[in-house]
Amino acid sequence: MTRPRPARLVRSERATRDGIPEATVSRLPFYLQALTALAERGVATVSSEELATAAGVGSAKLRKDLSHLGSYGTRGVGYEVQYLIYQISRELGLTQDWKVVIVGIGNLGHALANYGGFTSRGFTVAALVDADARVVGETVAGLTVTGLDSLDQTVSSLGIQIGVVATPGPAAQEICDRLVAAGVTGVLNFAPCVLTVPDGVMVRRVDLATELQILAFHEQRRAAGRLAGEMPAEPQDLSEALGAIGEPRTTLTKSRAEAAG
Amino acid sequence: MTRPRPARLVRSERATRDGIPEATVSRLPFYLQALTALAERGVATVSSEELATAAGVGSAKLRKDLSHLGSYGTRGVGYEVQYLIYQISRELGLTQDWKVVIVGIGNLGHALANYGGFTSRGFTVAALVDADARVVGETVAGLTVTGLDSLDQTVSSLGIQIGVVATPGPAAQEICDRLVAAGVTGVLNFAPCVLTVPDGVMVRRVDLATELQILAFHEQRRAAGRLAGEMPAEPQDLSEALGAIGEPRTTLTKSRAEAAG
DNA sequence: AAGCGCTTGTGAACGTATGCACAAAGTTGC
DNA sequence: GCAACTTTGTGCATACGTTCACAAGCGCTT
Ligand SMILES: NC(=O)c1ccc[n+]([C@@H]2O[C@H](COP(=O)([O-])OP(=O)(O)OC[C@H]3O[C@@H](n4cnc5c(N)ncnc54)[C@H](O)[C@@H]3O)[C@@H](O)[C@H]2O)c1
Ligand SMILES: NC(=O)c1ccc[n+]([C@@H]2O[C@H](COP(=O)([O-])OP(=O)(O)OC[C@H]3O[C@@H](n4cnc5c(N)ncnc54)[C@H](O)[C@@H]3O)[C@@H](O)[C@H]2O)c1
Repeated sequence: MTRPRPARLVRSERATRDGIPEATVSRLPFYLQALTALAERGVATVSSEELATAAGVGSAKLRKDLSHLGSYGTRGVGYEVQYLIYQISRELGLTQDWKVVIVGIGNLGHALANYGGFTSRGFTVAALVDADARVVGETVAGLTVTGLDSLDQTVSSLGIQIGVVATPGPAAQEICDRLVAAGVTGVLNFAPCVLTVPDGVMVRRVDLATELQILAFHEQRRAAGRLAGEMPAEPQDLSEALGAIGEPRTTLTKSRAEAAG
Repeated sequence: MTRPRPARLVRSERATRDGIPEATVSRLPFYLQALTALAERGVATVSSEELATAAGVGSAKLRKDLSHLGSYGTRGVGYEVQYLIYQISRELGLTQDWKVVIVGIGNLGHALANYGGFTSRGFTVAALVDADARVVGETVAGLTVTGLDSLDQTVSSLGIQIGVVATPGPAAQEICDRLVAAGVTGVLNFAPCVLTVPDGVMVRRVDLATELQILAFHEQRRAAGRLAGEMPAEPQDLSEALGAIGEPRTTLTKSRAEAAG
């Protein structure tokens, strides 16, 4: 009954219902945030052009992204802010509150626990866990940090679905395994390592050093371009290169210098 | 009619020298980190298969990525760990140390400043800046936090190239403008907002809420699939929906319920 | 030096994502 | 009620990214 659907045009493109492209999913949070900001300013409707600007994307991309959710929006007018907020929230699964456990209450864990941005966007930090006896018992953001022993118990009894790993790298995999065993199916990993999980569990990794390195790549490229306008692709030296980073060249069966000369 | 068409794909692929695909660049840090871990364990050579596993990607993808840097690696053997570390480091611009300023020494800023992972991977935190008089003067990770006034001075005199924005959202754009004016050409933004910068400056955004929301999307999809095996795409209700998230429906020129009925 | 087994590097096929451009569908004004 | 105007939704072309599969190349053994 409640069907705003135009009836014809049943499955013209990708199945609108199930198959939302991953690239689109990764942008929906940005749209949602831009829309929330607009809503707070009392804006009732917004065009794709305006919303796209606010979210930092092109308007065509925005429209195509939104078209995957359905035909919300009115031609000649734009999108109703509140309605679109609801639709995106629903698509992202934010109509329910997700419970999160943070493991590793060090520098980063403290910051995360104190961060208000989680709570206000559909997530509840339900538990804090750390291995260090000096940290256990401490109260952070209204929660008492519990010990590692309680992890499995806590996760399963509270029905926690998402785990945030903020421990040092070496401990991350073990923590992750225990989280998964206790019922977590989504993991946000801050440790600089790869986490292996069974099928059906998703890991997303956030690595600050990675981000900086990507920035550095572009910095360098820019600097190179600025210095030497149009260089004909120098074949990079390498003699002192290994010395600069690697160590004194242990088992180089075939030294690269050989190949170069 | 729009274009005469390039006739043939003449250049077999992208120019190997300059044009490294963005997707590849974003994975190089992972390879680098995996290689570093191997090096610390004393491994001298590694095959694409092993390295791919360690980095959490497929081996074909890894080989194609590396092939963009050049033909390092020996058929029948694999890649020399140290040599590859150097090549990737060089490509990422990590043979020089990049200077970083962190602006906004709150919860997150403190954690970032204390984080050892920056320093060990080619970056030097050269300055800490905050607007709050209670924070200014404090010593964090061996650096004294300075006031906002000193920002421009500090950035330009120290030759800082990268800025990390860890202030609340509303202040982020202004800080960013000042950083760019002072000479920063790369910005890592933790504030949940879009930063506008002139051409030639790159911004990367890290948003934890976004990451969690993407996790939530997949959680939800999984849950939906588990509950209802093969649902024929229910057309979502919406009557109480607006009430659940939006407010009492202010200026809905055309309520969706109307269109439905 | 010739053969064998192993692994790289890459062409080719496929799939996904982006951006353009415009018809369709709505609103506004008369 | 109709025409002019605005903005969405999407077909289409192109660009980008991933995966497969295998010939070329290398080291080791004989
Ligand atoms: N601080 C940052 O800004 C930052 C940035 C990027 C990544 N990281 C990564 O995040 C992780 C945490 O960083 P940090 O700066 O908070 O480190 P930290 O040393 O300050 O905190 C780590 C915490 O984890 C706890 N811990 C150790 N082993 C544990 C285990 N087995 N189970 C539970 N808890 C355990 C420790 O007791 C400590 O409280 C590290 O992997 C780091 O590389 C940190
Ligand atoms: N804490 C987290 O885990 C976390 C996670 C994701 C994103 N963020 C984002 O990072 C930012 C900082 O988060 P936080 O938790 O550290 O907040 P916070 O309030 O603890 O710290 C903000 C700091 O910025 C300073 N500041 C405010 N205005 C400033 C200005 N104009 N110039 C310089 N400094 C200024 C404040 O004095 C304060 O020290 C926020 O935008 C937040 O949304 C934080």
